[in-house]
Amino acid sequence: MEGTNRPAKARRKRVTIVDVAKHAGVSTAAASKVLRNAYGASESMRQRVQASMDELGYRPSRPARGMRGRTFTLGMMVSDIDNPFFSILARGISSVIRPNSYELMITPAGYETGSQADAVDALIDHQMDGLILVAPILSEEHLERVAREIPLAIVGLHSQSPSLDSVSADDSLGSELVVDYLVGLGHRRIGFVARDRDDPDSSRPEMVRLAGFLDAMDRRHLLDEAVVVEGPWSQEGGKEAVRLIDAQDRPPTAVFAGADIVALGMISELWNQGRTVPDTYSLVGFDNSNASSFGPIDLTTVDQSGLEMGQQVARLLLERIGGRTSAVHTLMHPELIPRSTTASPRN
Amino acid sequence: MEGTNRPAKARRKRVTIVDVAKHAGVSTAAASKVLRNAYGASESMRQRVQASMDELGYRPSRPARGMRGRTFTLGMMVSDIDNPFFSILARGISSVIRPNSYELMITPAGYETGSQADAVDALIDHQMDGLILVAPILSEEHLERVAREIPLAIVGLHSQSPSLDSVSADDSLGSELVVDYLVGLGHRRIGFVARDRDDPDSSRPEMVRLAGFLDAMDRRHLLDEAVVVEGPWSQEGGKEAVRLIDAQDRPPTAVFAGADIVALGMISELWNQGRTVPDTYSLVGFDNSNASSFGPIDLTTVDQSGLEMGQQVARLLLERIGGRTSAVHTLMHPELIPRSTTASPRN
DNA sequence: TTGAAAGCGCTAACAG
DNA sequence: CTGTTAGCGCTTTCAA
Repeated sequence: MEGTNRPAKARRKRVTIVDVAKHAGVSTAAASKVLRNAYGASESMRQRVQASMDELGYRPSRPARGMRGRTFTLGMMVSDIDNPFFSILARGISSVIRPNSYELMITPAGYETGSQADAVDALIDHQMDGLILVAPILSEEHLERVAREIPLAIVGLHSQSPSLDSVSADDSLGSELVVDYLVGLGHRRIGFVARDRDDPDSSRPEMVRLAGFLDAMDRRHLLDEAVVVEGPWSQEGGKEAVRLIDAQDRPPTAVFAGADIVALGMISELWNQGRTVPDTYSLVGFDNSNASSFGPIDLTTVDQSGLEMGQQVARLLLERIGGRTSAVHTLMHPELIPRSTTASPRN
Repeated sequence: MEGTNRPAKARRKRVTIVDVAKHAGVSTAAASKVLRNAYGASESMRQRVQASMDELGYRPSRPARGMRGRTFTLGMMVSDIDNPFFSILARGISSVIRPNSYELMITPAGYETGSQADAVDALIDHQMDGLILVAPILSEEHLERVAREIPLAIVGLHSQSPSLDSVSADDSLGSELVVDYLVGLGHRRIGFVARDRDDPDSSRPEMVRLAGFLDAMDRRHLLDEAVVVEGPWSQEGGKEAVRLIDAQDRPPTAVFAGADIVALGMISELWNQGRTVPDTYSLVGFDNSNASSFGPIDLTTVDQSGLEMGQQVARLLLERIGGRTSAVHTLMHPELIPRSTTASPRN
């Protein structure tokens, strides 16, 4: 069989660095130097080799480069590609790395620790030059271990680790902005939808937002007026939150949903019951997702600029690949976007 | 500098196939055979090597594999990761390839022919074993050229090419379902929002939907009642469509928007004007996107099962990598999802 | 400044 | 059934 049949498809042999070197009449080592803009090549040689590369349409093989040096490719792990925020993030990252001739490879890793760990391993196996993990569900310890193997930057976790870089929104400040705004409107009794009050991992944005909310309420001597309910951060969770808020003895006049998706679920549920916002209570989200200002939906929310966060994390990772060993942890300033789901309380 | 400093980070040396072979007391060739489940290894050796791999935590280097054989990685090109349909597609693909120990790498390529071509090149440079392109904005000719270099499957284009596989919804049937449904409701004058009536590329779903619409109307002797307006397939385009429909001498009693995004833009615009659907006219979308049934939005639309399409395209690509050289073009049956934006005409 | 040559981790002949 | 060996395309010493 093997001997008689041709391969399924006779693919054109690729142009290699050897072809380029031959064409330019230099050694492969020289061609390699030109390719990498490395030190030790005369201007004339540089030009000659460059010309050959262009003429032959040479494109270096990433795997081959990866075996000795860099692949010039960064890996990005996200839980699920279906998230508008990730998309904007990716755009920000690309805008920074493309000019440095880096590529971005994205892998969706699901919402479980196990599948995320596998995805990270796969990225490492592909010899990525560096990794960006978006809101990873991995322990600090696991992240440290990964950082020992490969330059690492994370987005959306308030890390203090000395071995990796991080970029996240100042969620605490975000919560404070919301409380300020609602109190300014005249609200005193304010609800918060927490994802998990007792999550041991205090670095997760969910927890920082909750802590920030409680702090802000405390600072205004309104801690007694803080109504915290618990539900998953999903549309479903929003529906549940509506029920939990309704079940309160003294329901709040405003609710800070913790995330847009929750607020949207709440709006949806309220609508189904023939109730509207802000007539039922004022409602605030967090994320400024696309859906938060679409058609009849016009949700007051907090914006964390995904574009800037993407650009920043890309810069950090490139620096780290470049040799920086100290850690940089950046907090980006969020901004309150007042829209029509908030108003002064009725009574 | 170079000589005195250690590398930025001393990364642990990876376990290689040589280590495994040494540990198991066999040759690297034998270890490789076990790794690849290749023919010619006794059961006892297989077990011994497998045990060593597990014990040492061996993970093969993809680049190294890619240099000689396969990388066991498929590349997926999408225009923008922020598209719910792509996400579902990716899930479908993963569910099929994971059990075959393949990985998926996604790269966002933008909406321009140039940037998409670059992205495809990058994927090829990474030695992917095969490529899945989602609704590529590339000429038939370009696709043929790519297919000559690498196993190729595309989603969302009605291709007839002999050198690549394709999966798409039967958009023509989808349009027919919509016309049937609307006519059944009593509508005769029906509008359609086309993306570009004169696009020369008749394989694009936009064109197939338009042609299918006109065919279906013709078959019912209603061609004179077909009102085709033109606008980009975006929310903005939806707003424009509302104006164009309003400008008609005899406005239609129902509008088939061609895509959910357009229908949603129309709903949004109508709402802003204080008008509602289906009171103004019945409205139908296409895609059954998440947003089509969210909160107060409850759009009649056509569903193309992204999950099944993903599974199918993955199967096709694996087959092709496996050696199939004939082309397979699959049309998936779409389904009409009646919701509350459609009703019988008033007059 | 340039080139020769070794080797990255793996697979694929080919011998034994 | 098993092992030896020669590369894949690139980078990197190390000499010239």
